Amino acid sequence: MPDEIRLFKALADANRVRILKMLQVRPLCVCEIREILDLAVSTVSQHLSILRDAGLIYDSKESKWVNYYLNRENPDAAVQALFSLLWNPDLFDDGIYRRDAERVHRVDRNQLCHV
Amino acid sequence: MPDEIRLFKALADANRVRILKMLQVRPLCVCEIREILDLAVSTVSQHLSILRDAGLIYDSKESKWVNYYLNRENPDAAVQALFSLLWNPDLFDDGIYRRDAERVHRVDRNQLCHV
DNA sequence: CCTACATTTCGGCAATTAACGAAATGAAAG
DNA sequence: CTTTCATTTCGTTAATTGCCGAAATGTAGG
Repeated sequence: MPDEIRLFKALADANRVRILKMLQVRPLCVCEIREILDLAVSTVSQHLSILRDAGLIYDSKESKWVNYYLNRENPDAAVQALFSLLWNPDLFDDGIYRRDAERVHRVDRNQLCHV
Repeated sequence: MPDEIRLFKALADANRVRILKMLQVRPLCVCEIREILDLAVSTVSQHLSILRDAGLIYDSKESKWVNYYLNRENPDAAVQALFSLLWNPDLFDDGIYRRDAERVHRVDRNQLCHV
């Protein structure tokens, strides 16, 4: 599959776009994302691997947790173009993204996890 | 479904992106697109309705044929952003799009249709 | 009117996808 | 070395999607 199509497929899901917008606020671990999206942890992990394969995010282990980061330094032109589209203030102006961003500020992995 | 997600879904298919790149060359009728993509005419019609619902193209009848046009004047910010992404010369640099563009120049609806 | 014919709609089939819970993984801490 | 626990992988299910051929649609020309 062409890279550009893989990228569009990665963004063609509302939960995955929400994840990217949340990671714009700060890096998050799986259980923090799970809490905000209210999905099964295995489902979130699957979404994250699709975003990783598309080159949009990367992960890095930190003690118990796996932190996920936006791959802002990815030199791929298509990834850069889609990032600037995602951060365009005229787009993705839905209340859901603002609500998610607020919750990102509040969530605390030490209280969430060990479910 | 949010408009932006609908747009990403519309672009998350290789044949639909090929259609948009072909329409960049000139307006086309369904049977011309069918010839180049080598799909059933009903399948092409379905792809076109998805692109139309996303606001990326529009159609207009001309005698026997229905011509499809890029909706270049669509004021929607997301549509405009995706168009400039599609026309970015660093992206969609695959040979398939060049080959399609050449075929668009050659196809003649008067010879193709009446199948 | 009636016919011709490009296109759309419909019904069905195979493949893909998003979701879940359960089991496996693997690393840190005791 | 064993336990703990966040995460990933696996197996399954329901819903969606891409594709086709056949039937319906609708319009232009006779």
